[in-house]
Amino acid sequence: MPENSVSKPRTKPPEERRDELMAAAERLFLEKGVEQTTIEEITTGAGVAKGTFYLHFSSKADVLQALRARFVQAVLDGIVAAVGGCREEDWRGKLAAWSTACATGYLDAAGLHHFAFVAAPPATREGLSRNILIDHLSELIADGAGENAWSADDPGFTAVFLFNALHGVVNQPGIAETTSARAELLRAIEAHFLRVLGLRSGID
Amino acid sequence: MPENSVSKPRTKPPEERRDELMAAAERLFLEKGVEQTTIEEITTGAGVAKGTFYLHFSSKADVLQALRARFVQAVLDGIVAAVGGCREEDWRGKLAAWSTACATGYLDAAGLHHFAFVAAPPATREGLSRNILIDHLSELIADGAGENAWSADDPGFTAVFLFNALHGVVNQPGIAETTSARAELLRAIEAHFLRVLGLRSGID
Amino acid sequence: MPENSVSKPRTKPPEERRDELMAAAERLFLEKGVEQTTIEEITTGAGVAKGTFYLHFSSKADVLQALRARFVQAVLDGIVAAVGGCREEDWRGKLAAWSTACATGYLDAAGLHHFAFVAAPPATREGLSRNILIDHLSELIADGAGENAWSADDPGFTAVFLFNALHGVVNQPGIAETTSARAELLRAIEAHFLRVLGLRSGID
Amino acid sequence: MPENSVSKPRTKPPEERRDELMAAAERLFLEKGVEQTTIEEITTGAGVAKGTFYLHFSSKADVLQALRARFVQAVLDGIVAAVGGCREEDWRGKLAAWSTACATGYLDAAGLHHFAFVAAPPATREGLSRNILIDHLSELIADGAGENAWSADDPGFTAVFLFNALHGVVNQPGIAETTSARAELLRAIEAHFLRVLGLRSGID
DNA sequence: AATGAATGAGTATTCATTCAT
DNA sequence: AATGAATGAATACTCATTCAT
Repeated sequence: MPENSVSKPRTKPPEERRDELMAAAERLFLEKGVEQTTIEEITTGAGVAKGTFYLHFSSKADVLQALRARFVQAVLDGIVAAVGGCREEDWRGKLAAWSTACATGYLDAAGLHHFAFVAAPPATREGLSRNILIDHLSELIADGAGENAWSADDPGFTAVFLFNALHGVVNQPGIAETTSARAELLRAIEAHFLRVLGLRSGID
Repeated sequence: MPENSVSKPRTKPPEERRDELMAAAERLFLEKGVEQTTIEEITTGAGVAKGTFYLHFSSKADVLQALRARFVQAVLDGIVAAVGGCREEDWRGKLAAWSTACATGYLDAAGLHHFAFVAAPPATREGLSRNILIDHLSELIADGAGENAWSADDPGFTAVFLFNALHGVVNQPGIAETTSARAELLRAIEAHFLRVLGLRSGID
Repeated sequence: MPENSVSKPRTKPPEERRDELMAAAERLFLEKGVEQTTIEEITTGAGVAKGTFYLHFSSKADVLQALRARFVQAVLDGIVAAVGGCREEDWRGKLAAWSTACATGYLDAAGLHHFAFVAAPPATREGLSRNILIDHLSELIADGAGENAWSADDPGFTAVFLFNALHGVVNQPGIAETTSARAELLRAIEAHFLRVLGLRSGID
Repeated sequence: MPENSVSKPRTKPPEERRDELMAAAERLFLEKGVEQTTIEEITTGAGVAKGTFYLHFSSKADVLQALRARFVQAVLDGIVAAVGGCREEDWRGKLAAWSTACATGYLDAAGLHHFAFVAAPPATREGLSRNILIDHLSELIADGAGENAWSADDPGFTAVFLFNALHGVVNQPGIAETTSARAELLRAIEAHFLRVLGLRSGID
């Protein structure tokens, strides 16, 4: 009974199904956040039944990590290519290439990086780019620039840049567990802050 | 029969109860994450009944935001005091004071800042301080330092610093919506990267 | 220390407090339904503290039943007065007066009857088949039958029949919003009452 | 080893599950009231897990309305069949058939009508003044009036009047418990219906 | 009489995961 | 490989009622 022998087969190569599920998950995670997305929405989005999800992933965290790995690898590939295009001895060029390629990879992912590394608490989506600490720092930078203590084209940008940098280094697990490690950390932060503003660090 | 003349009154001033609830919530959020903490655990931790929670907060998000506000304000107070201790014209000192006071505030809070701005997905706790992109950048910085292209006391630190800085500026909502804004963003990131390594940016 | 000797006394005569609570409850029950109204809303509406409610009523069902009793009594009073105004032998007039007075009482209560009889399941399961209004009507029908004013095999049945009919037509949302619609409604009810007792309506 | 070739499949056709859930809900609503019945009790009663309820209904109000719709439709079907059995010009017979069929439908439902119309506040506020049974009765009255079988100034009003009257008398606890009481009740309802339309009841 | 902080039992609803087909 | 009905643990939130002051 070859009634529908050419009907589209319900079964697809695993690779393809997996990709479709990841695509659906990525879109939903971006749209409404990881926490707010249900497995059922992912399978509906991918056009398969609920149970099919578990044929390819073991949990929501599993897709998330697959997405993460894919994203990071893609950015890294871009960086490697860009940096590789520089002359061997052009270190400044390499550094510039690194920053640009990394930022480009992020921007192209349009928000994917947000949940790639961090969870997205809607209420705090702006927490690291807009808060009273950043405002305060921004003002300080602008004031100093006004007094020619340093130059700063865009104090707001530099403030976000520095605040996140600080937040990141301070947030490393296990950092500053001893008094001396802490002192060293603070010294390093300070030196980097000064450098960003074009000042030599005190020790040099 | 003054058996219990100082017997603990079941009812306390609202202020005090609220603080106890916040303290219990903070401890639990730190210990097991915001998501993993139950309202009931908070009230049990504060030694009150479940319903009492709702006499002071409307939801878990509500306590979280109260905690956040308190933390940020405390850090800001420390910064203001530190910066205020500098001579009016000592801009370098002010900047150094800012970085140190802010970092100190964070470190003293012992992890509180983590959920203050970001949600804490256990699996990704290290996402922003340890990943292949940071490793790659760290290596690049170390290599360049080895070739005297720049100096870097601690390439790993600088890599985390720069990676988070980049992540932060790139993650600003609405940034880089136009082509020119994007170009400008990339240029600014590059310039800041170069400065951190002690290089003049190309334009200067 | 007569600091505020003329300040309004917190305590009022029980009667008055009770009335205020009933008034608040009635308003809220009408506005948002019995089920949807909380004790706290009632006390807030009456301008007293939560605990005060329990000084006057034992539960929400208790106020409801007090409201019910008051409403039914008021309607009955109106009926008795109206019927009493008829000549002793004017049975048709008495029946017409009964229907009009009862309907008027209902309409004036503007929806109160809805929850007075309907919206309280267990306690009122018998509300529409056994109450003092039905008893009164039943008696009137029996008396009239005894005087051969009309025939009624089962006055109790007919009373329940008529009472429910009246309740139903009067309870139609939006009915009797204008004066003329109201007059027309009363006329129609009266005519139907007379017909049920086998009397020609006045107009015919 | 055909030990259980007819083993009960855990999964059943949706239709069947839905019916089982409705049956359990109906029984419980009747036994202890809508308000007092828990979703969990319904699922336990239907022999399924709690979550299964939400596969078929969105809330308790949802089952209630499904029950209501089913009940009303069943009564209407009975009425249509009964009325359809009358000769075209036998208006008195049609009206009598209507009252008897409707009352019978109600009595057979043994209390279901109570919560079908009464015990469900918001959505059913109009239940007793606007439903398909009333519409059907209204049409019958209008048609009969058009044929001069009786006079009716406002068929819609009379329909609401009669429907509520019938609903009330039928809803009396303990009524029609014996076959003869039931016959007597039906006879009385019919007689009152005829009287309202100005017809002499058959017996007289 | 009045207060209002505290209580905690009671329940609806969600959703990841399983498994028989 | 795929399905989707069924599961049931997990939890936030409400609100009537109490009681120490």
